[in-house]
Amino acid sequence: MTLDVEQASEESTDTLLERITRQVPHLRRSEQRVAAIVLDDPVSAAQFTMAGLAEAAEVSEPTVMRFCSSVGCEGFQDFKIQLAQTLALGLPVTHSSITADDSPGDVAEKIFDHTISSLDRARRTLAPAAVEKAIAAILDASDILFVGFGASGVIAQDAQQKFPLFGVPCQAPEDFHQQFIAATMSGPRSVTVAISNTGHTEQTLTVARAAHKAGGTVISLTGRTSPLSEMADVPLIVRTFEDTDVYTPSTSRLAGLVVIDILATGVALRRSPEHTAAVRRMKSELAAMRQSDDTGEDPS
Amino acid sequence: MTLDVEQASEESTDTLLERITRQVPHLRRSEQRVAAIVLDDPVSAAQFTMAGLAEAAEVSEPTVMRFCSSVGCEGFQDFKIQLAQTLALGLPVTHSSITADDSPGDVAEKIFDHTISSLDRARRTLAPAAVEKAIAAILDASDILFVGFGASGVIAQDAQQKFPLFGVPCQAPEDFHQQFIAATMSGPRSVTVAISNTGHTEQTLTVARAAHKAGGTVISLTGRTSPLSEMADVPLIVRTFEDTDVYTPSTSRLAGLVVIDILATGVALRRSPEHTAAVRRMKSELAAMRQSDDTGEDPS
DNA sequence: CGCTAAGATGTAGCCATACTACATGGAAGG
DNA sequence: CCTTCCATGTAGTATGGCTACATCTTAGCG
Repeated sequence: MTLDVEQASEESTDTLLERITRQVPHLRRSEQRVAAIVLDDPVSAAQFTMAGLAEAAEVSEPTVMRFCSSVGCEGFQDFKIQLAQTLALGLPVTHSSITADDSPGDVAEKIFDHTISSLDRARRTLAPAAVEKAIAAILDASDILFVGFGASGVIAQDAQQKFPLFGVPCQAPEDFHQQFIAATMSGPRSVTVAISNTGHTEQTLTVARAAHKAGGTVISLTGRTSPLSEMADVPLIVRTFEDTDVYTPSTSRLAGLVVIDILATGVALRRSPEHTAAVRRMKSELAAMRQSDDTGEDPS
Repeated sequence: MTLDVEQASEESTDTLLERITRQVPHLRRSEQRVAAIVLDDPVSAAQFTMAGLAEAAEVSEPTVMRFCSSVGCEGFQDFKIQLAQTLALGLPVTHSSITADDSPGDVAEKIFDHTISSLDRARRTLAPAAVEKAIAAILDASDILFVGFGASGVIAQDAQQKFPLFGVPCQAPEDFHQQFIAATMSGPRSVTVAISNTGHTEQTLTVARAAHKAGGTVISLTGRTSPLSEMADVPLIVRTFEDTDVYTPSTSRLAGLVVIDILATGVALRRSPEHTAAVRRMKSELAAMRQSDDTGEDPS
């Protein structure tokens, strides 16, 4: 019992279904039957009443009750709410994979589900302390360099477009040599944001090391602990669900973009009121320009 | 009563809090008191029992009950579950805005919340029929052109990187003139995917019109009904929460990327088994290459 | 191989809480 | 001023979540 509570607090970063899956081997046999029913079809399990679930699993109600405690819930009501919340995010492909006979609608639904639950995981795993350090570093920066290749390059481009919020010159050259040159020319107050989901990309590492050697600060944005995050002054690690099969879309891009949003917003909030006012003015004039001319596009 | 049901089915695309907000004027006075309590602090409202909520709103229990029916719930239990589900997605900034005295952790939390609930909205509003038509069009394509400016340009770049899944040549030139040239050279089986959140961007419209005139098929990806979606052969409309203030991050980019994921996956699923096998081989060899060399980057 | 003890599971009963039928109070309209 | 209808509260009911206790299984040890 105390163990359950302990685990619940320790592993609150996980979603209910993950917790159940992990607990299954430690459960008693009849409780496993309950777990099987729930994991098999979580959506209809959420509709069940306690008696219904007990009947479906061919066990007694107190067993269902004990099952709830074992997976870290306060009781059946709490269990039902937590399950509903997990389902609201959609099931990650771990639980429902994409197959060839899915209709386009199904595919859309599943990809949205997977993306959302992946972002939920990212939300749970991103360390606030690291975010705070990153924002502090950028606030003190004279200029920012964003680097990344492939999908991570797209994130870098997006970050560069947010330079009005960052408030200092930002560059995100696509060419490796250009990146290297820019990194080498880092000053003591230059910040380099090195992006790579794997954290193993040789070129990105090279650029990050060059920036570091030149005396700049390196913020890394990776999907896990890796060489890049190890060498960075401020490592940002944001976990998503890995691509398990061919059709799993990569959600690390999305999570990366959200982190960039967070940094940009966090920095803008801490800048001077004049800067904030300028950003506000820019936004409203941009909107006005769009209304009249229809020539602008949405850089936000 | 029948009205409630009708509305519930009609407006099931909305989240519970939105529904409550919209219903407020049509509610009786004491029901409005309940609504006020719920909207004021939805998080702690979700903890309430029926009696507790009745006491907090200084009304009787049946009034709470009637309130639940009025906002399209089956009863109080259903209400509680729907509320919990809405909260699981996080509150969009409509309900909790970002202020200067938020800690970096708060900012991160709020931006994640806003992004996730925005994607949830996108999930609810994207028409499956349109997705199906878009996939069909791409399956029949000889080549694809992605166009967009600013944030939408980033989406175009990302889409271009997914060409292995699409299975036909894809281009996404950043330069307006290049885009125009490419569009003008569209053949009867060329597909142009024109991306603009506002759907008013003059350049994007110009390119889309050129592609259309040349005999190609135009798929639009916009945030609302607009000139671009009107002229497109296949309009994809994906709604998100608008940027209400300076610090609201734009979530249309994210939703756009997810739609691209959906198209790419939907198309890949319908391609020949040989094509699927080739993609699978590419993915595994890419992974192997990363493991050994550490030179690759994550294009997925 | 049997006995014992601990753990797993079911039974029975209680209490809370969601829900419903009905009554009362108040407001609007004639 | 009376009447009617609508809003709101009161009282009662039953379902469903939860708990104390009994029974059965199983494993460990003599």
